[in-house]
Amino acid sequence: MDIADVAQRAGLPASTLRYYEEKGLIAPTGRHGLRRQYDEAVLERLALIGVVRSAGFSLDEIGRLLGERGLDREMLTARAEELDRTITELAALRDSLRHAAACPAPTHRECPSFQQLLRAELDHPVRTRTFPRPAGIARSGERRS
Amino acid sequence: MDIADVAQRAGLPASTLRYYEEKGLIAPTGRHGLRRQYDEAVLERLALIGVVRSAGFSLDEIGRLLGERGLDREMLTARAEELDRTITELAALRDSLRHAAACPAPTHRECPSFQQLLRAELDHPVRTRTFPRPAGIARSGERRS
DNA sequence: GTTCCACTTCAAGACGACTTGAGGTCAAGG
DNA sequence: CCTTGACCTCAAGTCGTCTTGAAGTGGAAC
Repeated sequence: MDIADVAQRAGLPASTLRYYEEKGLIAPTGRHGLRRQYDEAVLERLALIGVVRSAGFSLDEIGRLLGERGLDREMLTARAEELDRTITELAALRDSLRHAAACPAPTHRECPSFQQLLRAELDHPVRTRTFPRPAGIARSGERRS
Repeated sequence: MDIADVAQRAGLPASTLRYYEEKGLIAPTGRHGLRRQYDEAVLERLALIGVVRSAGFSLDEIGRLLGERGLDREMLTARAEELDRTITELAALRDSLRHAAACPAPTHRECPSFQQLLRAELDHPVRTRTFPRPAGIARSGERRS
């Protein structure tokens, strides 16, 4: 397969595939002239990358995770535990947001449960984890007609 | 209070406070010469910002969220629902990671449940949400002796 | 054998949230 | 009055994940 085929089937722009190669995450089976050639296996690899990425691994970490000796199970376990903590935090946050949204007090200053949340934040700030948003997948350019 | 006092009490570097001001999220009560002066209220404001930030709002969104007319409850509700979806996804992911870590198959290719996960990713890639990691809070410079 | 155009490389740009550095200001203490 | 140094501003740099653009290459169709 040419890179455009992989791009289409994986739903990723070719530029991303080149970038992943540069980072050592994927590799073409060879070249046809200049052109990278791939077989089906790369699709599975990309799927795997997609999954662990959505679990919060950075590309560098994924490089280590998928190192020579197969999947690093320790990293997986560690990340699972991290996810557990994250999930707990997010659930609490979600409840607080709902409560704040429903609270009839005209300003958040008058809502006792929100007060408590703020006090907790004042005591030991979170700041250890951020959750950026989707960013809307601005896909464009470099497309096979 | 001088900015260094706020910084210390909020656990944020002064540069961040200036940046938040530039983004319209906080404001000093006035100036003493050049120096920004703050009262206690800014600490509560910063705590609020910290909370909603950890719930996934970007600084720009926080600007809108905390607009003139108080907290925007619609935004809060929408974000709570988003968090719900996120939590569900993360929980599934966590289970998959645990399973993959525990799976005795020598390579992930031979683990049926991981296979299924990959197939799902192949069919409809996630790619709609990423979860960057802590980044280690590289705090330094600009400190009161 | 010439043309076409999907591919190639490499450098630079984009975005969000800050940080860093150079050079300047000014209130307070000696 | 002079020095000190915490503060100030503004421009530029950083980090991760890509995207974009310019300029070049070469397989395949004609």
